[in-house]
Amino acid sequence: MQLIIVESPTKAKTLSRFLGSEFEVDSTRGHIKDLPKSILGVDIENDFKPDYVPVEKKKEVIASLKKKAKLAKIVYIATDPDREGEAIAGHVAEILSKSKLVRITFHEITKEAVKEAISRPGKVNENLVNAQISRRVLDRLVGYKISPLLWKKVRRGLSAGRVQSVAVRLIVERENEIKAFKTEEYWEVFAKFKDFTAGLINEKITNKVKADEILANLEKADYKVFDVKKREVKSNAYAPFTTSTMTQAGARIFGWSAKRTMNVAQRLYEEGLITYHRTDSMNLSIDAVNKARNFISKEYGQKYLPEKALVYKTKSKSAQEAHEAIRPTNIEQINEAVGLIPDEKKLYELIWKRFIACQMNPAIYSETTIDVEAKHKEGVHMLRASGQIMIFDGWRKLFMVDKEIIILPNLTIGESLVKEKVWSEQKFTLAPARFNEASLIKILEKLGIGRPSTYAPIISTIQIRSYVEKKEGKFFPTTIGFAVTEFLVKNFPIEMDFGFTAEMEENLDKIADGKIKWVELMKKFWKPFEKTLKSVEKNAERVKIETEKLGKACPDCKDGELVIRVGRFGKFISCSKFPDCKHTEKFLDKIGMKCPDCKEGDVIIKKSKKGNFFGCSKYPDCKFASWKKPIEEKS
DNA sequence: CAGTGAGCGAGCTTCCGCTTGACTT
Repeated sequence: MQLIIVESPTKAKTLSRFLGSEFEVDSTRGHIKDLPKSILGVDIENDFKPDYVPVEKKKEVIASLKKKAKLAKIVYIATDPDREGEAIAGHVAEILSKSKLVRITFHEITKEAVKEAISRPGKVNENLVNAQISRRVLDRLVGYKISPLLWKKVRRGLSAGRVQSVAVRLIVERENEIKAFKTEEYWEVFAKFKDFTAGLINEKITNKVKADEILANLEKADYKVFDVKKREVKSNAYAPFTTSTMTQAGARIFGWSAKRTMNVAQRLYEEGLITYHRTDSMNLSIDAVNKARNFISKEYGQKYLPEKALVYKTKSKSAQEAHEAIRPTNIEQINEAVGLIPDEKKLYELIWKRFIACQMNPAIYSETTIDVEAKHKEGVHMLRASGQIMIFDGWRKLFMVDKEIIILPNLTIGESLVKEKVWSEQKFTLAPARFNEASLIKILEKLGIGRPSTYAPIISTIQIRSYVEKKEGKFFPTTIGFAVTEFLVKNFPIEMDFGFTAEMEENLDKIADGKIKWVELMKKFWKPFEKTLKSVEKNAERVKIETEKLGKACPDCKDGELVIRVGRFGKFISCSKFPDCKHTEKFLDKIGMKCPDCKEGDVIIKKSKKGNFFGCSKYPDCKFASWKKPIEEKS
């Protein structure tokens, strides 16, 4: 018997199905060794030697792998072909310590790819493993050295990290921009002609006086067609899904959280309907693309099929490309996928459409722009109208949009026009939008911060720690979020920089290529970092956390004022005179529903170490609690 | 899945990334 070890149990199942009985396939289910949770686990004095220990929950997996390896003639370690996968391969090699160990990698789960991989056996790539060690040790040092400073200087239980702290910083700085934003008035001016409407261009109008002046001019002006431009505009299909774009689409189209989209995708993956859902790659297997092309020409016709297969390249530099893009494993299964619950069906169809569309021809629009000259005694104003007509739907056949169609008349340059009416509209510039889950993931990916497996967890972490809260889908920083970010940006500008991760990735690549030694990188990072840690520990003042005033007097001492504070369990109301006055009240985050148990209290959102849950405002009299939102009772 | 803040000073908190499982609907 020959043993193949992969990371995912589903992948193992798929492989064993087509490999035949001389192969057994087992999985590590992720990392099997990691730094210990309760101590630093890095010997800084001794060249940053990491103490990788078996992961507590993986004891059984490790035992099973050992047992199977003992029976095997040869063991192929086929963990993912990326940095983390190589580290896992190294850890597997350590626990098995067997002579018949071979490292193989493949990018596609097909019999041919695996056979080919087996035909070119290799060894664990130590440089790549060292790159993982660097990443892991650096994250551990940043996280486990800065967090205790926060306990000391801000409040117990807080956390800092290369990823989460920068994510919070993005939200905090956006909020500051919104606060500082001064809305500006501006005016738009329009003229209506027989078959179309044109808007004033090239002039900035900031007040009504100016707008009225222009209107007066336009009333008396002579109009003629100044220019007509027609051109064809192509609109290319969307690239196939990655984790990032799939969670963004889930949010935009279904209104789902990243967690929900990922949970549904996990089930689709386990049911064998889609390829792996934690990926940053846009690669597609040749076989899958050919099947899509056949389908397109058969189902929609030749004119929808590009001459050659379309290839998509990942823009992100930090992409690891260990997997394919997210696509259906078998495109024939559309609508036939039996037993799918509604969520699964919705996401599956979206993935299916996105994949087929990505191999279809662009949609083509005919775009017309008409410039109109308005001449009057004092001068000239220019107006413009533009219209678009779809002349070929292409991939849009699958993704129709309800676009307002503006059809412009056929006009010739120099032709004079008669205006029917002119008018103006007052507008205001808008502050930048707050982040939602989709836009946060998008910018994190752009900055190279976080990985496909962590986007959804990051969003949970920053909320569980009470750094930010989500209201109507938008992220708002809390007073704690503001205070911690200010403290970190001031004291750890290097680690909090938006480019810190990108720079780290560049160095990790050099380690992987054997160009620099990982211990040297650590030393270079550690020296100034250690100095900063010491200085902050000694010099930084304890941070005062702002409170939100409620504008009501404290009913106990009558002297203080009620304020909202953010504690370990979320918001609560207390007296501004604390600690002199110990008055507290519950902060009720009502969701507008009566408690299903006692029927008296309100259902409120509560916070625990594990995340938000739903409880009753009458607690402790009523003990109602639930992770899921209770269902509205029909009376 | 449940009582917060300060400081007292027991014993504790904390990172990122890879993977599911155990819950519930």
